Amino acid sequence: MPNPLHDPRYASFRALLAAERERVGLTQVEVAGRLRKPQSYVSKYERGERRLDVVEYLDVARVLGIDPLATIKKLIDKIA
Amino acid sequence: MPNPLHDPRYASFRALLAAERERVGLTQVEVAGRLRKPQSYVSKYERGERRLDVVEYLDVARVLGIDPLATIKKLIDKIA
DNA sequence: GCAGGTTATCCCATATTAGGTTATCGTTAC
DNA sequence: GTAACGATAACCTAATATGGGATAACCTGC
Repeated sequence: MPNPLHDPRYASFRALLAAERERVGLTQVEVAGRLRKPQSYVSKYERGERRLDVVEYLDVARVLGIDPLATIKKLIDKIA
Repeated sequence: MPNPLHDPRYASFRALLAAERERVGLTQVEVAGRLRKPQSYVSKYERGERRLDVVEYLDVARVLGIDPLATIKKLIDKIA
């Protein structure tokens, strides 16, 4: 049990990333492939076992094909 | 020597955070105080010895009084 | 209930982080 | 030029997090 697994802001962020991935219809394996990382990487950041720094987040947003700014705005609104 | 200390995107991000802090006229000690962290925390993320995850970044932006979205946009533009 | 596809867990060596302490740097005053 | 300070960097090490291949657990449809 690593990080702020419980901090609601992290929970919101994770839920948002997982939801966006599903919304665009990609599997963890596909996202991982685009990121050149193992599937466990995606699983981990979606479940809070690993955190994403800002640059990593931009990479994830890019391979998901989502707007990184709009998505952070969603997060801000959620946790506001 | 930790992280992607050399990846230009991380370098840009660090430079941006340090520049914004100086622009708003705060010292590392002051920022650290607002974050309830030691001064070395601020020094570390500004020099790439430690990374900021997305939630931590939002905290930093908040205590700096800067717009988190606009700042990430600046980063995106810089590294585009 | 089996096959396939998808996601979660394991494992644990390696890497990063925390944070108090101390050193270094820069500037100003005397 | 040097003492005094404020500011930032560097140090140290126990505690924590990460990497990633392998495997287990979950679905869902048939």
